[in-house]
Amino acid sequence: MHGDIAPGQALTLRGIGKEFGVSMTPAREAVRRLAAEGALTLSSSGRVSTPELGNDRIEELAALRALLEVELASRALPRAHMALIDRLQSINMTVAEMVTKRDAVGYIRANLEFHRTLYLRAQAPAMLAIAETVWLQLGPTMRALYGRLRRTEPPHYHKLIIAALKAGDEPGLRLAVRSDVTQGLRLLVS
Amino acid sequence: MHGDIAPGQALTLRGIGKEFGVSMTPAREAVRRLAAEGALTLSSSGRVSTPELGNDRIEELAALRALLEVELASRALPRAHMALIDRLQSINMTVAEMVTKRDAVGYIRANLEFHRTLYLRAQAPAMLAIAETVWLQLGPTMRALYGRLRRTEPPHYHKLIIAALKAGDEPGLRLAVRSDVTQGLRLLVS
DNA sequence: GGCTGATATTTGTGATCACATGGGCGTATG
DNA sequence: CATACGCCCATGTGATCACAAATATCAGCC
Repeated sequence: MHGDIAPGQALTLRGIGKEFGVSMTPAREAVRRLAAEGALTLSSSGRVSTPELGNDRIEELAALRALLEVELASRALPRAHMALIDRLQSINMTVAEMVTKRDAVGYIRANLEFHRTLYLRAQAPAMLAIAETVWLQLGPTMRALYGRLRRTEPPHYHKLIIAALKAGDEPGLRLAVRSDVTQGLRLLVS
Repeated sequence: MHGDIAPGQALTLRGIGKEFGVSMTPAREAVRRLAAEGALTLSSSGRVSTPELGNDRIEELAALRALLEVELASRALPRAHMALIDRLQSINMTVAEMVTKRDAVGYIRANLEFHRTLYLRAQAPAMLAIAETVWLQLGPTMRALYGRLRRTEPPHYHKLIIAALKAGDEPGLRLAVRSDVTQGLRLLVS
């Protein structure tokens, strides 16, 4: 999810097991679960690797993010009090810090934490879980993107999200979230 | 997904293995995968059972169905030709037949086939996969619903969906799909 | 030197086993 | 008669093994 592993990276059950000090059996179960969520690809012969996404798949996953996260943000809006907004601003400073440090994995992690913190207020666990599986599928690819483009400014739309939350502006919030989610992935489509 | 198993039904790895003539290992992998998709619940001690959904969870999953399936239908609309509409009408006759036969599992199966046939035209495999995991989570509960209410008429909104497809009426299609998806599950909320 | 073939190693699959834990059920007691 | 206690069996977990298939490696040949 955080882009620690590059797209197309091959993994082996024995290797995973050794890495975590367990036998093949727990490694297999973990791999099967992640494969079920689309986070890993199983070849026809059962080999395991992180997915390499084509443009059409990236666009589809971006559309899914927009669909789900706009709804989650909208549901979180009525419950968003000052304490939440403060936390979001704090996380956003971490995001900015990661940008200046050129830390791709740290950036993705902080960025997703920003979104998750907001969506947790939506009281919609199934919807949040599905959004997280989408993040999981995009993880390796997002790393490849943020590793390429060398940005220096923190995400602009996060400020718009916070502003819309403060103002209780639902249409503005929907637009800001949709823009934030779409923006990064639009650049990825080659 | 088709409601063959009642909500809260307990399952055992050895029992599943025996049922399909395999050992515990493949049964475990299947269970873990289904649990990852939310189709099965693992208790804290690892016991396996089908989920018993509360009202809030049912409403959330219904909202997810509406969100996803309206989008899928909208994407399928431009690609929906006469051959597809004919197939949908044919499947709809099967749905009506299952209603008169009071066959709950057959009804759910035919109903989902109706929706899947339409959404396949959307060329959005990730979105369809997620919609199917939602169906999976609702399977046992839907069976409990359709087993309770004794309906005699086939679903009205299916005809509206087909009519909107024929007319190329996108707003009408979105409304019809949303109504069809929401209607059944609204009755379930006690 | 490049390509084709055989061999060897890696890798996933399914089965079986020992073990710990939790649940179910019967009994005894208040 | 209800409740709490304790025992036993059922159940999930993780490890290991044998096997088959796919992949990688290397030698030989054109």
